[in-house]
Amino acid sequence: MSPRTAEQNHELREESRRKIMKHAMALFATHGYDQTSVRMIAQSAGISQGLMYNYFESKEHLLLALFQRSVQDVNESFVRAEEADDPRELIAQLVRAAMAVVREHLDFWRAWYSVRMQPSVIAKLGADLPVWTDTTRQQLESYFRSAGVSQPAIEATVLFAVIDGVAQHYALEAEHYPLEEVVEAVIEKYQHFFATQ
Amino acid sequence: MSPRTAEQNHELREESRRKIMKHAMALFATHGYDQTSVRMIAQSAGISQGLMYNYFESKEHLLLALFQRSVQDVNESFVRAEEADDPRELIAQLVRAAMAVVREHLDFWRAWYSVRMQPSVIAKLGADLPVWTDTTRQQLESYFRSAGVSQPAIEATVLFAVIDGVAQHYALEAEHYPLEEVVEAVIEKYQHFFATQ
Amino acid sequence: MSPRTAEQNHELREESRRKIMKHAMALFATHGYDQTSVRMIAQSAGISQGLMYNYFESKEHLLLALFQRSVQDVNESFVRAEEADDPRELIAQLVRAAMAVVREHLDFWRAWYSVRMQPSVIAKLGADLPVWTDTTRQQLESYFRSAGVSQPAIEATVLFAVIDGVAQHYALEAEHYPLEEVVEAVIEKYQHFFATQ
Amino acid sequence: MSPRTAEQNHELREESRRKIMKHAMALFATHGYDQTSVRMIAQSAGISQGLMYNYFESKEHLLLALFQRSVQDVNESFVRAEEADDPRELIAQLVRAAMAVVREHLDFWRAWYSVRMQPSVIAKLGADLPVWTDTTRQQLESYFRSAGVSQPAIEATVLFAVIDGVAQHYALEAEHYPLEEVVEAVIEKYQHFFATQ
DNA sequence: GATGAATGAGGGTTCATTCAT
DNA sequence: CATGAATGAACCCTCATTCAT
Repeated sequence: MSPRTAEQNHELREESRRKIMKHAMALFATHGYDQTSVRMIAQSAGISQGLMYNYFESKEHLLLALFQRSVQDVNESFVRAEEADDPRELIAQLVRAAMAVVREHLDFWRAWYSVRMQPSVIAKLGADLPVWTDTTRQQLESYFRSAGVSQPAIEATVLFAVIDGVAQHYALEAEHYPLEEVVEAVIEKYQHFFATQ
Repeated sequence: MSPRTAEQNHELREESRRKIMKHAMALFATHGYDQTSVRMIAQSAGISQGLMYNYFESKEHLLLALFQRSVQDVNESFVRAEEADDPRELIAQLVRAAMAVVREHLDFWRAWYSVRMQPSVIAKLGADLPVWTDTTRQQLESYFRSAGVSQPAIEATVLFAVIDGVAQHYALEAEHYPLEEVVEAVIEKYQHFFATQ
Repeated sequence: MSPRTAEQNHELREESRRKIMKHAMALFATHGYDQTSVRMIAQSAGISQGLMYNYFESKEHLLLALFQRSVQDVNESFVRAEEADDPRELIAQLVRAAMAVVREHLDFWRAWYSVRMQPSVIAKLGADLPVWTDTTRQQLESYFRSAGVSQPAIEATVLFAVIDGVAQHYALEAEHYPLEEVVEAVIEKYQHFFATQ
Repeated sequence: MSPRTAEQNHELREESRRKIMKHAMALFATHGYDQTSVRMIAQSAGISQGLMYNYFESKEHLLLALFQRSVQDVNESFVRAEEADDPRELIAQLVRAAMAVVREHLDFWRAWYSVRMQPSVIAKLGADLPVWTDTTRQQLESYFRSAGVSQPAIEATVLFAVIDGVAQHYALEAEHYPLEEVVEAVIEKYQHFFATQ
């Protein structure tokens, strides 16, 4: 009756999806979204060009799927840090968690940074993505507010910029970047800050 | 027909070059490098497509010219800050100078950030560009070293990341970004840092 | 598993064939042959794409099967008119029969008209189809000849054109077309013609 | 100053436009719109694929341009017939004029008939085209009304169907079709009709 | 008998670039 | 110095068709 069992088909599909997403992410990370053609993705993944369109409506939808999954992963990773009482400790954990996330999803961040400045691409990714950064910033703000810092919104913006700056520089030259030391130096700076607050 | 002097010709050429570069920069900043076509540039500048190739070898060389000129401008703007004796004052001036530069050359930074994560593009821009950021970082490092900071290289990397992070977030949403307050908050953090050093 | 008889199997096949043909005809009639994809047909018929190839060698063979069956139907419908002695009555019956056929097989005629002007498609349908119209015309010719009309071949060609013209205009806007009145007006014109012959 | 004179450019453009339209019309007439690829047109016209898009926004706009020009030509040809006082003479002239038009613009009519049953194509051609046939029919109606015929709308519809039917059959097999005789037979039928009216 | 994942050729279209004038 | 007509490679995507199961 059935040619393949539903399970077999599901596995087949999942494997292909994964393969496409994996190679696409790597290529987007390496060459940027625009400079990566569907041909390149198919070739890298060892499939035909047409197959991509069995799984994703378009190249842009593929990018969106990639981002949605990664944003989810990233958010989940982030949540684990929110458990310190001391603000100094909280900041330290946040920064370390953020950097661990970047380390873990390096390709995502590279792809993300390569696309972030392209409004025409971002616009088509739907309303979810842009909101994402705001959410992160607001979360940081709530931490600073709980810690009694005087300008929580500004402080959140600063910390977000620091994390993002370090992350992007690390994404640009991961092999040579002294991430550990940079992270600790950042954290130390916040220790001083809270000490004199 | 009209016997123009060599100088007049040169000036005319420079004027045309500048016009093309100006419009190209604006378009790259707004749409990103890949999403900006040569046709768009020519149309915006009010010239024919072919003429662009009279002044620039290719679209990429145009981008390179844009960046070279801007990097020069940026470096010049930077130099003005190096005149304080007190390290705290120096940092403050540096950060403020950096942000003034970003404000002044907003289009350049947007274009730069849109292209920075695309190695395939960067590679063709020649060896000059990549070096640029290193130079900046080294300059910062020398400041920290003069100030007797213990890890000057790391501190330079951190400060660079901070400035770059703020700059990029500002480039992304210039109208809404509280640049003033962020800058002052960053500076204040360094005051604490030096105070306890 | 279930030991179906050969006859049951045959019936099942025929049923599936009919289902596919029915939905294909409707889609061809609505969108035209080229603009109807195999996917659309499969989806409309509620089957998999692959299954179509179990019943028809190709999309073109499906079209051919459609036409062959319809031509047969149409011819059968036509035959019923050939029973009047008076030429005037015969013409009237012929025209009415033709229009009844068009009404009854509207989708076929729409599909047919959408494809008739595409020699590249027609060519692949085999030699049967083109002959069909000739047959019809010859039959008309024999009627006129029996009626003693002076130029039976030309008259057959004219009547065929009239019928085909009306049929196509009706196919194009069935809801608004005054088919009844048009048919009667055509018939009346032939009454005059025979009256003065 | 100017590389080519404006006139030279204009001529160059006109020649290319004409060349493209000519070959496109021939191919659309021969293979139908869908079965004619832009590649085929370019190859037939001896130009690059890209050039077509210098003159027409899309393949569909090319078709539209073709039709607009032809409809204009056809309408102009039609007007010349409207000068007889006797209704019988008028009909005769109309039919003959219509057939002359078809003869003269055979490729247009073939292309037109190949596309007429495809709503998806027609829809994109804008609102002008569908109106066209209505206009023709209304004009015929006004003739019949002036002639005092009892059902002018119906008679117009009939005559339109006759003309269209003959035209299409002629378009299908121009070489073998006895157009002259058919036209005269049609006209004669209308002579009888008016004689007994 | 039936599925649907997979293919690959070809579709329409864009775009950086060239070159005759 | 300047034009813009012309090119051709590459782009994203669709589709009829195949085949392992």
